[in-house]
Amino acid sequence: MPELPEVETTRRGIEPHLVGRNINRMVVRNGRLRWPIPDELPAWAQDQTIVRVERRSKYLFLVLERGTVLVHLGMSGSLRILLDDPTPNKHDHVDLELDNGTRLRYHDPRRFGLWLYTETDVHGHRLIENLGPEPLTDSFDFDYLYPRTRKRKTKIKTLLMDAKLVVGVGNIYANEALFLSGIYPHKLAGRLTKAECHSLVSNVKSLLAMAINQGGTTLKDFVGADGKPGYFAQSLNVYGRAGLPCRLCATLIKEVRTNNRSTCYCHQCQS
DNA sequence: AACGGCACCTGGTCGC
DNA sequence: TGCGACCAGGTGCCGT
Repeated sequence: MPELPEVETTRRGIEPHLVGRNINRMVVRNGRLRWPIPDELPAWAQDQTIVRVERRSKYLFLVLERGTVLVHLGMSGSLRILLDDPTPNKHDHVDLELDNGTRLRYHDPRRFGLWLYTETDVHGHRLIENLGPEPLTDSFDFDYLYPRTRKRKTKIKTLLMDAKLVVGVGNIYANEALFLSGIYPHKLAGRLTKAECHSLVSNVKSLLAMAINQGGTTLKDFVGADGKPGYFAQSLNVYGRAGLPCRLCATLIKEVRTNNRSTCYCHQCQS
């Protein structure tokens, strides 16, 4: 579910409610996520103060006094701030009870997410250390991208979704960025022109920035920390629009499979 | 090293 | 109405 804009929307939503608060108790109802939640995590987190909330790639870091909790939302996860204690449903797997009576509740039907922790520098964590640059920083630019496409025989869409190249671009935004740049998703990365790489860098940045400003994309079940959906879905040009007319040329949008993921594109606008 | 495929899990939708 | 097949926003890991 959540790509970078949805995770950043979540971060912005929860941060003001968490920073400076003490964790009274961590309740794990079902710890069988992508990896099991460590048995000792609740006791370790208890009575620690939350210093700040960061995002790296699609991971959220709850920075505590003596280490960091890593949270990933997987395909179907969400985090909400609750002002009271409504009865949890069967997919509300984790609660962080804070010292002012509010709580952070983790909901994840498919349980592809994760809650792990480290007592050392989180950027050196094995899941984090080999990630590529953040797309919205200056470290992701033409001079970075272009040489990394040379001699690559993989499809540009596959490369764009590879977190070792650049983080945060999942299936929706890969489809959308390629449309904005007029690039056929199955074009081999090594065949991109310099102009196409310039365009792709530019469009990835503006696309993600706009999506964040709209509170992310809600196709089905994504909600921000306040429980409200994002509004970027109405701005999508190709994803979820197979069979509908292209907004630029009215040609019907096609849908094909790329490494078992759906790929939507305009045959006329993208080559 | 680079690349493609699979698994992990639940729930919604579609066709018969 | 019921049932099975298939699909879904991620990504680490495995085999080639």
